Amino acid sequence: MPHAAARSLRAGHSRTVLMPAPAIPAGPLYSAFLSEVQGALGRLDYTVVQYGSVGLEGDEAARAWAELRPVAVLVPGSGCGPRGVAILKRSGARAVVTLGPERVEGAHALLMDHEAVGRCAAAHLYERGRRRIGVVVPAEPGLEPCSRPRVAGARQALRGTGATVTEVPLAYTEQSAARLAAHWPGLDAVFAYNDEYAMLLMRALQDEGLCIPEDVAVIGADDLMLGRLLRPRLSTVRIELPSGRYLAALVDRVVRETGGEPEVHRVLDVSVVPRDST
Amino acid sequence: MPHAAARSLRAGHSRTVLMPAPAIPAGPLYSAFLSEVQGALGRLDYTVVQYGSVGLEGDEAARAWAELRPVAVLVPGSGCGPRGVAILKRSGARAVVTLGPERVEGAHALLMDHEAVGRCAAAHLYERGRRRIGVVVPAEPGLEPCSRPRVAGARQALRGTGATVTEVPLAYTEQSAARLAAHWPGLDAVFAYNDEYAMLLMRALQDEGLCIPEDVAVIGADDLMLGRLLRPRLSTVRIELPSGRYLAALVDRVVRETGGEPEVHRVLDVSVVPRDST
DNA sequence: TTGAAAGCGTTACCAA
DNA sequence: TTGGTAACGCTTTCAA
Repeated sequence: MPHAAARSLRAGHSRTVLMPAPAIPAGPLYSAFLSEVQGALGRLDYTVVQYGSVGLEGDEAARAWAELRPVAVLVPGSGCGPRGVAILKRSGARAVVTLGPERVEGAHALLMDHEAVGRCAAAHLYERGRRRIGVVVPAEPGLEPCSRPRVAGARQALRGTGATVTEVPLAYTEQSAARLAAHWPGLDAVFAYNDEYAMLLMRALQDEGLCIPEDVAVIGADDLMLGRLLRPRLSTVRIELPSGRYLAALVDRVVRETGGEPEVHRVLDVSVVPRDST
Repeated sequence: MPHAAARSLRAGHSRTVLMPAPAIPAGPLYSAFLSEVQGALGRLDYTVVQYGSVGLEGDEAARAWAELRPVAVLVPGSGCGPRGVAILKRSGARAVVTLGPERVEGAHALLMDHEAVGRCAAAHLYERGRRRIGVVVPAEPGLEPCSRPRVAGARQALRGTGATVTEVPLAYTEQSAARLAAHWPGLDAVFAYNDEYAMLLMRALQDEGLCIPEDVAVIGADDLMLGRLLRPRLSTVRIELPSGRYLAALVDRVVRETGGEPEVHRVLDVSVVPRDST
C-alpha cells in the first residue's frame, strides 16, 4: 500500500491539483462545472483535491495551500492576491489559475465576465421598452464579486440612453422580498441577479398585485429549470461556462510547458433567453 | 515554507480528514451540511480535503484514498464496502464514518434514514384522506440510494391500510413530466421525491388541467424556499441533518480514543410541513 | 541554548 | 536482472 506523501517527497513534485473550496457554497451551475473539471483532470491522471481553507485570510490561505505542494492551483473567486500567487509559485506550483471576475497578477485567468451578464440583461430590458431599470444586489455576503460587476455592466449598457439603473438590495427571504415589493420604487423592470432571486421577487410583486411583465418586467440569470416552470415563464440570461475539459487542458498545458506568460481567457458565454416575464 | 508531505511522513500520521466527493453533485441541503462539517473540523485543527475520485470502483477507490494516509475518512453514500473500510483502517485511518442510508461493516455510521422520509410523507397523505398514492422515483442515476428507501418507507407506512403505493418514474425534464401528466395513472396523491421534482410535476399536472390539491395532492421534501413561493404553497417533508459540529465532534472523539465499537447514529430528523398542496 | 544526526516510505541510480 | 543505497524535508532526540 503505497504512501502518497513519501512518493511526492521523493519525486520532488506531485500530480495534485488543488481547488480551494469556494467560500460560498456554489450554485448548481458552478458546482456542475467544478465536478466536470474534476473528472477531466482525473482522466489526465491528476489527483484533484478540494481544500476547505476555513477562515484563513489572504496570504495565510496561500501558505496553507503551498504546504501541500500542488502542481497546480485553481483558485475560485478572489481567494488569492498577487502575493498569494507568488507564494504558490515559489512553492513549486507550475500553474496557478484564477476563476473569477478579475485577473490576478502572475496567475493565468479564466475571466468570468459578469459585466457581460449585466449588460446583456439591461440591453434586453431596454429593447423591451423599459427605462427605469432595477438591478438586484443580494444582501448575502460573498456574492459581491459577482453582483458588483453585474450592476456595473447594466450601467454600461444603458449609459447615454436616458434609462436609469437603480440598485435594489434584496436578501433571500420572503420577508425581505415582501418589504421590497410593498415599497416598490416604481421601477418598470428588474434584473434579479439570478433565477432564484427572480422567483422570490416575482412572487412578492405578484402578491402586491403588480402584473408581470405589464407593470414590472423581470429577468433572471442561469437558466435554471425553475424559470421554465414559473408563470409567466421567466426570461433569463443563460450563462455558459467553459467545459471542464477546456480548463483541464489549459492546466495540463501550462503544467507541461513551464514558462510562458500568464494567459487570460474570457469565458462566460452569455445570451438572453426571452420568455414571458419581460 | 514547510512541506506537509514531509511532515506527515516523519510524524507517521496526518491530521487530514478525507471526504471523497459524492458521485452526484450534492443538493443545497447536503452541500451546506458538508461545508459546515468542513468548518467545524477546521476549527478542531483538522485539514479537510475533498477528493474527487472519478470513476474508481469500490476497493480501487478505497486504495486511492488510503494512499493519502488520512486520519479519518467521511464516506458519503455507498462509496465504500466493508473491504474498503478494512483497507482504510489498515492504512492507518483512525476513523471511517459513512454517511448514507445503510451502515457498512466496520465503520461508524451516520445513518440517514430515508425510509423515515417516505413514511412521513405517506402517513401525511393518508391522514389527508388519500388512498391511491404515488411515489416519484427519479430517473436520474445515482439517486437510487435515496429514492429506494423512500419508496420502501411509504409502503411500510401504508401496509395494511388498504391504500396503494405506486412507483412513478420521472426524469428531471419538462418533457418527462408532461408525458407523465398526460397519462396520469389516476392517483390522488404523490410524494415527489423532493421539492424540485414536486415543482416540476405540479406544473405539469396543472398544465393538464388537474387541480392541486383537489385532484392530486403533492408533497415534496427538503423544505426549499421554492416550495413556499409556489401556488398552491407546497407541502414538504423537512429534513434536518445533524449539525456539522456534531459530526466533527464524533470524528474527533473516535480519532482520539482509538479503540471502540463502531457507533451507529440515526440522524435524519424528519417532519411534515403542511402547506396548501396537500 | 544551539547544533547535528537519524529515520519516516519512496524511487532513481549504480554496482554486482 | 537484481539488490542495495542515498536522498527528498521535516521532526525528534541526544550531545556538546
